[in-house]
Amino acid sequence: MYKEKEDLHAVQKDYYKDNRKMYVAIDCIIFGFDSGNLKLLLFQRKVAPLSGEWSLIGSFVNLDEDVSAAAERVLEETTGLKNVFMEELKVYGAVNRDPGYRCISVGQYALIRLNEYDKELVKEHGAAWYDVNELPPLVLDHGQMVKDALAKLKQKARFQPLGFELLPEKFTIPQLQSVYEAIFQKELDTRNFRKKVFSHNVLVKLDEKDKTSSKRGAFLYKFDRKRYKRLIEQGNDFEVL
Amino acid sequence: MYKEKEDLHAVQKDYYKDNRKMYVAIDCIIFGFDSGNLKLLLFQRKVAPLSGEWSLIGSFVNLDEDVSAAAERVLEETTGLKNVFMEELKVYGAVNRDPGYRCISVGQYALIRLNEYDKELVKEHGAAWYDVNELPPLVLDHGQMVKDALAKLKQKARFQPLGFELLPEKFTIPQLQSVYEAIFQKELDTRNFRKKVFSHNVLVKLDEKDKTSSKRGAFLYKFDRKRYKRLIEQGNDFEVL
DNA sequence: GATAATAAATGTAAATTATACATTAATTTT
DNA sequence: AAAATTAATGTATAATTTACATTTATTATC
Repeated sequence: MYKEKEDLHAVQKDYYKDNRKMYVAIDCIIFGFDSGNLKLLLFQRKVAPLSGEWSLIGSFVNLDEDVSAAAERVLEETTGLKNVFMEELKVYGAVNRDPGYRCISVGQYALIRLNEYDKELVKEHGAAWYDVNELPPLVLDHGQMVKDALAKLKQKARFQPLGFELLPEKFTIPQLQSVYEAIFQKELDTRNFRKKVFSHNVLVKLDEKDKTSSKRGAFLYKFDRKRYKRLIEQGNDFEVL
Repeated sequence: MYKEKEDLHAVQKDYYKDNRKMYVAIDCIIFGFDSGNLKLLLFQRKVAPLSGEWSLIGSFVNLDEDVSAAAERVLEETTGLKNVFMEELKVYGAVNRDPGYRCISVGQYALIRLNEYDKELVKEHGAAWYDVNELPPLVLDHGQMVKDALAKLKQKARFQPLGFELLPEKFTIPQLQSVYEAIFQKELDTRNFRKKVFSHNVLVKLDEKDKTSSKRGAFLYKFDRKRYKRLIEQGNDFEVL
């Protein structure tokens, strides 16, 4: 267990003496993508006040745990997933954001592939996927967190290849377009979209088709992270719009 | 003084019982601009360990204080400035980032006008302006904070009008170009730069010249926040590059 | 008071990128 | 064999970006 190193600070004990410690939590804004829509994984709050209400999943940060590690822990506990895209959104630090103890929370948004997460675990947690356009009211400032996360996603996706994080490793171009249409809330032109994504030279065409959504079938592609790395090293962005 | 509301949580005391409270601090990355260079305001650390070393200015967040309010407080205490551009950078939450107590810090970067701050106050605090390209070693993870802040500034300045925050209310176009050259670390073409900034229609030309840097003198301009607001409401960005 | 010196201000042509838009291709079902 | 369905593709026009050199206003100097 983590132990404070009192000695180091012995000299200026007074500086620290008044108790300004507080709880630090993380809350996960977990996005998925399915049949044309962005989805959000919601949980039923287990502790009073507001027990039973819909909420993001979160946790206190332990004293012997990095803030980012706490977020990764929670994500794994609830979805079974490690090493997925997760990034800090922002700090929610208002004094009265939690009606109980003083507690700040670091919002962390994650993008996951709906074909990869552990459905048993999610069921055990009594969690459910909601369309981001049809969310129930959320506890505390969680509604604001979701709003902020959606805005950030929209922003970031313009220049970073976030769309791929929401699709299976193998995906079709129509699927990719659909993800971006959901993120940007805007219809995109097929021909211009294809031109643009291909122009970056980071997609690898496979010798395989997905026939789940058409008779003709659409070719599957993979995102090539090495080529993407080269792209940004040359000072370019991955633009979609 | 802030008082925990124990009653509300009485039922699940056990959930909170193990002490996971920690210190929450903010650290200010305060940028200025002078004679072609970005400057950073640095302080000499007052508490052990590392007392006397160069450091960002920071503070613990009080229990009855919003996180953002703590940052505003510190900025005002050290520079006398209120209502200047300040934004969250990110959370520094590694377990061992501070060799003393467990303490996470929220980096907050500010852009200030060097003609406006309170020089007496800064002197009292034993602070000094350093060129961002000639920084001394900084304590803890403060060097990383500065690096991150510079990267974020570079990113954000591409689409948000941050350059103006570093100049006096009245400025010349050559000064503005110089700010952006410092932010982007790149020389810009005079004619193309002017074309671009004027194209957004957010600069008001004054009937006044600044003759401090040329015989001919350069016209002064003001940034028109109302027109900028209109610009973004129409879904446009303020692009400079 | 003419000349030199200095930084400010301006325009244009070529290249690149973005936009708008309609048809053909592959496959399965009937 | 025909119909139905989604995937895939190209081109012309408009808009934007880039590269680049000269003139202008003013002060200092001779």
